[in-house]
Amino acid sequence: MVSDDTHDGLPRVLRVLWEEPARPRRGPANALNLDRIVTAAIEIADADGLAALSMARLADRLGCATMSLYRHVANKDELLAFMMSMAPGRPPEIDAAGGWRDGLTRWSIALRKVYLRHPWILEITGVAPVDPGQLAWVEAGLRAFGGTALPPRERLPVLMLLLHYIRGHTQIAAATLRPAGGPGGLPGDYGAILARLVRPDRFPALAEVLQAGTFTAPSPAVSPQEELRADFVQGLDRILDGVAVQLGHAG
Amino acid sequence: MVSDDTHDGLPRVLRVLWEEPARPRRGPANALNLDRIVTAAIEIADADGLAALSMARLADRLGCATMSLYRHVANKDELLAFMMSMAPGRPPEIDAAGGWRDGLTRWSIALRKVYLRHPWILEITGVAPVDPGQLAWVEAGLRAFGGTALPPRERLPVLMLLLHYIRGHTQIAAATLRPAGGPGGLPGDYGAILARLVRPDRFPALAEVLQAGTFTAPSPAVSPQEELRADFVQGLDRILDGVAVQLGHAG
DNA sequence: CGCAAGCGCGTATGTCATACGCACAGATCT
DNA sequence: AGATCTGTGCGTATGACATACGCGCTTGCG
Repeated sequence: MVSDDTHDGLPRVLRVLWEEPARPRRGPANALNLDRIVTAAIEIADADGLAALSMARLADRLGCATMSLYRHVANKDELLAFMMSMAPGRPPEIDAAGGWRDGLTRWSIALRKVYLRHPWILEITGVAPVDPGQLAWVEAGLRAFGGTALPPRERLPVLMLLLHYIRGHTQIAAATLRPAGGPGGLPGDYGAILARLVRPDRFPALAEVLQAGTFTAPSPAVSPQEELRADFVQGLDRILDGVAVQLGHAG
Repeated sequence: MVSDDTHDGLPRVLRVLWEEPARPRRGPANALNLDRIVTAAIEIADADGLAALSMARLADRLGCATMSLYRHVANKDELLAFMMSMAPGRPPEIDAAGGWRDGLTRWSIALRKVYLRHPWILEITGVAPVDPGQLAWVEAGLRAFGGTALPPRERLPVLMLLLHYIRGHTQIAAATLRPAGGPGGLPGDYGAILARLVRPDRFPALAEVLQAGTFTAPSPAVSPQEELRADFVQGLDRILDGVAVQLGHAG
């Protein structure tokens, strides 16, 4: 069996990520395997945050000894890389048929859902994505530009701009929705805290926007979730307006 | 001496951050103080990254014992909060005279410089800002809207949108400019890695944009710094185009 | 049937944040 | 001046954590 040598010289993480997983081995039938480990790790991080994910606790959950994990994962950083690649799952199918704006909107909302389900992804100061899981999302997003006149060179920057916004906005949303004071939660009601600390003489512009009801819900009937979602879509439209201007220049 | 009771009931961090620092005390003249500690901590984080900042190493640099630090800082999280508040320094003076677009542009570029100088700020999964240092920047940014018709309620979301973009873009820029393979650095040349891993059959849209030279410098004469800066300003203009549309609706 | 590859895991090491309490300095009070 | 009390610097100890190393076992292959 000649192995695919396309991935020579790459860091071990990338090799494991991009290679076909299955091959028959010696040794005992695996009680443990990479999928089980990564899945359990994601469950812990989802439930209790990234800080609660230790190799010891992970082993505990899997009913094995701590050091057994290291047969399948070189170190914790590698584990995190695997988690990042697996957690987002399959991206939505985007085609150019519905128009670029609808495609990017659906893509953004789907990605926001991923981040809300796995907020720990946002804590990982991940640089640019190199794993198949995340690149599949990039691929899906790029397909929205299919029918447009936007030059290919300018497409990824636009998608990255969206990505930055989605990550930033969702990070704050996730912190806001978490129980106050808890891990990653805000210290009580953010608007109330600001209203106490911000004095009009020192921060006039800030005081003005607070006074105008920036953190006051438009109606008590609107849940924080809905409010944050509406706020997200509004900012998204702002960005897409800018993209529309760019497209106007291009075509 | 009656202390200002405006800050009762707030978390200790906020109280220390917002109170006047000076008051005469008992005990020996302080060899150590909060400013010295935070300044040294920022220096370590600037030079070697957040991971290299341990209480032991910080004490070492200050020529004191590890536990001495805890007389001035409740714990490491509090230290990080102080660092976040002090590191950005004074924001630029923005007034509405030059127009909102120029004001926001200058603000964004100045903030980008802060993040390039202190990349560790981006690693701190900080939620919304509550310290005077960061709020001073928010205040400065909001002043750019002074002469516009944008309703006060809609100003902070726009500023947050800019903030997300600045943070995201600069985080990748900082990682790109770091020595490859080092702490926080990319695994070699990102474009080259992607070109090897991305097969057109599996990632056609991604392959197309790579083929179109997304990661190829327009000219060898352009340094990576300049290229990233130009890319930053381009994305910024995109966002501000969207804000202009919004302003068109408002006024 | 032997053998070695691959596996699970016990033990040990080094790093880290931090609780606790001692001893001392010096300002305040008598 | 002397007693007192508050705040400081710090030595020691603890417990969490990632992880190096090496032992014994299992099992598919020759």
